[in-house]
Amino acid sequence: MKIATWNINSLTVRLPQVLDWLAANPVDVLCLQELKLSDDKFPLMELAAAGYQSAVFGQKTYNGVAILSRAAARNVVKNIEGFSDEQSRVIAGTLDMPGGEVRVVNAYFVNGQSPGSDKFAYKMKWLTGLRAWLQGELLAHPNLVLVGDFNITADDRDTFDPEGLRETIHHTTEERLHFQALVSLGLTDAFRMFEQPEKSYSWWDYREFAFRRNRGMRIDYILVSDALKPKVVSCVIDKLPRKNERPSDHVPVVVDLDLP
DNA sequence: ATGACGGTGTGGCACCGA
Repeated sequence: MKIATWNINSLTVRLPQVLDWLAANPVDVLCLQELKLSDDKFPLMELAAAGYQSAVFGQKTYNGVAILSRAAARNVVKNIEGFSDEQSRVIAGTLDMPGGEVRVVNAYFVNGQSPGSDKFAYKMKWLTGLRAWLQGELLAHPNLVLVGDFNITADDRDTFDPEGLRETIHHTTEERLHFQALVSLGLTDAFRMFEQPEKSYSWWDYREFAFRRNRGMRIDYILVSDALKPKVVSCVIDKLPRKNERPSDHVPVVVDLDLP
């Protein structure tokens, strides 16, 4: 069973690239972030024609998340239960596989702008809310994956300039402690379960030829629960779509689980 | 460097992202 996550930075612009990518990478589940469109503008039909059902939590202009899957997700939850949020950042659903059910939580974490800002304070509250909710989700669903754009570099390996960017947004101790707190719930960064190339990133700025110079960050993650950890076969970042015309600034991350 | 690039909105630029 393959599950992918991809921040596509406007599904309106990137739908053809999503369809192309799915044709070349027929994953079971694709979690999207930053749809930047409302539910009524979501291309349900085009994706259904490609063989995917969609659970959608859209928002005009900003945010918006969706879970695409071969068979429709059930028990769909939008946003963090117990945390009031104006923004569409989380969608969760259960997928039934022959080998058992998997709870997929797809999240577009708050950016946070800069430490000390109101947006950073919102990020911290949001992270606390997410963790509290996930604690219960993990009890209810032992087979759980938390995927998405975390907007945090987990450690110094995950950024092109760990010294120069120390304690700046995505690199603060506070954010990294929140990442570790998620791990402490019983979640594992699937990418780091395997030997990986040095300087592996999932996002590169559009400016200053950042992709060509590999000045990026790994901020898109797939975290697996303890029950799923022994089933992880591989986890890779697919950099190819960053070479597309009009690419997203993020690329897909894919996990392969040994679940029939 | 209060920049760069790219997406969205009801725009002629501002705001946001990371």
